[in-house]
Amino acid sequence: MTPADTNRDRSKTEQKLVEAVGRVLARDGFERCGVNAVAREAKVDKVLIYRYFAGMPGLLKTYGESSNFWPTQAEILGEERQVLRLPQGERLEAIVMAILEALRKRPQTLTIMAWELVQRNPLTESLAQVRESWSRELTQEASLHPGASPEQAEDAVALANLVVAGLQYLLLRARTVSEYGGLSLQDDAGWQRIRRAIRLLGQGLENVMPEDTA
Amino acid sequence: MTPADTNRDRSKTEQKLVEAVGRVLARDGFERCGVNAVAREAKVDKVLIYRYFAGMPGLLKTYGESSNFWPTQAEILGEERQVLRLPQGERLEAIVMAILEALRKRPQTLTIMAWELVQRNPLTESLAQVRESWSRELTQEASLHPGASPEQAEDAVALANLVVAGLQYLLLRARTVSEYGGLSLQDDAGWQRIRRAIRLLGQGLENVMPEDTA
DNA sequence: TTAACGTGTCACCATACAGTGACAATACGG
DNA sequence: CCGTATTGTCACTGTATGGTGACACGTTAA
Repeated sequence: MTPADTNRDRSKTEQKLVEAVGRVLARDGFERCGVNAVAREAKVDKVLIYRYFAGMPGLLKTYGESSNFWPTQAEILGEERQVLRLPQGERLEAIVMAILEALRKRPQTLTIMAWELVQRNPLTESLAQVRESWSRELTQEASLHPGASPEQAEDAVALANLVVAGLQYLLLRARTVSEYGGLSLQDDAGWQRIRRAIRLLGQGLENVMPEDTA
Repeated sequence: MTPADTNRDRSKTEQKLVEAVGRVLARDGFERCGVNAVAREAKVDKVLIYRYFAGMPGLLKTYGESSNFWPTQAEILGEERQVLRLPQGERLEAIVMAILEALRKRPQTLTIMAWELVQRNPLTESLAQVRESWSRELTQEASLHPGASPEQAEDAVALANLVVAGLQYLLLRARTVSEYGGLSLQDDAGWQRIRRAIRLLGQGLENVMPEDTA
């Protein structure tokens, strides 16, 4: 009657390990997410990481594929893509704000994005690829091509991406620091200000690049 | 005649250590920047880190204070603050671009900024404080208050900060990844596109918030 | 000359880590 | 029933780390 009762279940063990990765990652960060720590967290022997996942990189990879790190198109554009029918400025604002909210809901994604900036590994690598294709699709869907010149359209896309990049940066900073450039990152008031800034951007774009139907 | 010839020089040893921190940081990143590694790099016994700096945190702190991590106001605004005399849109563009260039010149600052997003420590802490006061000063100097309402002025400042945040994020990403949202981060063409995006922003702001003198 | 101090060297401890080999316990197929 | 493969446990190596105590060398002042 040893404590090996119902333990003999490989898939269950694998799942335990994958979930443990998530917890360790969220609690202690990427740095402390090694074979020993994960095995401890999962209450499982570390050798099984080597057997079932061929080591930590493999485990990280399957973890990355298992969870829903990145928002879907539906989450950003709405189930029926209502957002796309908005006029250009409001559309930009809505999309950017949706991205912001989607990311705020995913602390683990943020953790990994932060680590992406510091070191490469299988997980950050694959996540980067996913995001690239994701953003390409989204840009196409959102189709910020007004009646203006194609160069201006390109610039507008670049500007939108730049702002999204800024949002991501602020989200990352918010995890450890309370303000940035006078913007408060902890309370809702700060994020409201950011929202207004984005609205201002939308208005500015409307003026410089009037929509063809307008 | 032991190899203790001219080695007995505390200040020189301290300097060696501080410089070694910079090299290790740039080459191996923050993660590998421990007592052993730095001592090895400096060809100095690690115990001296404890004696002279009371441990690694102290050494990191003095390193942070020693180097010119952050650009000066002059570097951004020009020696005679010519930039301030530009019309609002161009002013914004010029300042943001100057910040971009100043940061591109400081790879070590970028490394540390990346680590700031991942973990706190004395170095990142003090650097964050420096940057906050720096950005406050700069915002005041640049004085983006047009004839529009004070709320809009606030929003404009927030938007500018958001864009700067985006630039910083792209700079950090450029170190490990070649593109972001379709923006190429390696060649100059990509950065040109970003520049045009910023110009577009400046134009947009001009329209929404006309200057009082205009 | 001698005693105290600053500087640097060395050996050592405890700890944590990644990774591996040997073995016990259980399940499964013949 | 027995043999084999799977699952899990355990003990171990080697290496790296942060940190400390003891000592050797050189300088300086009494």
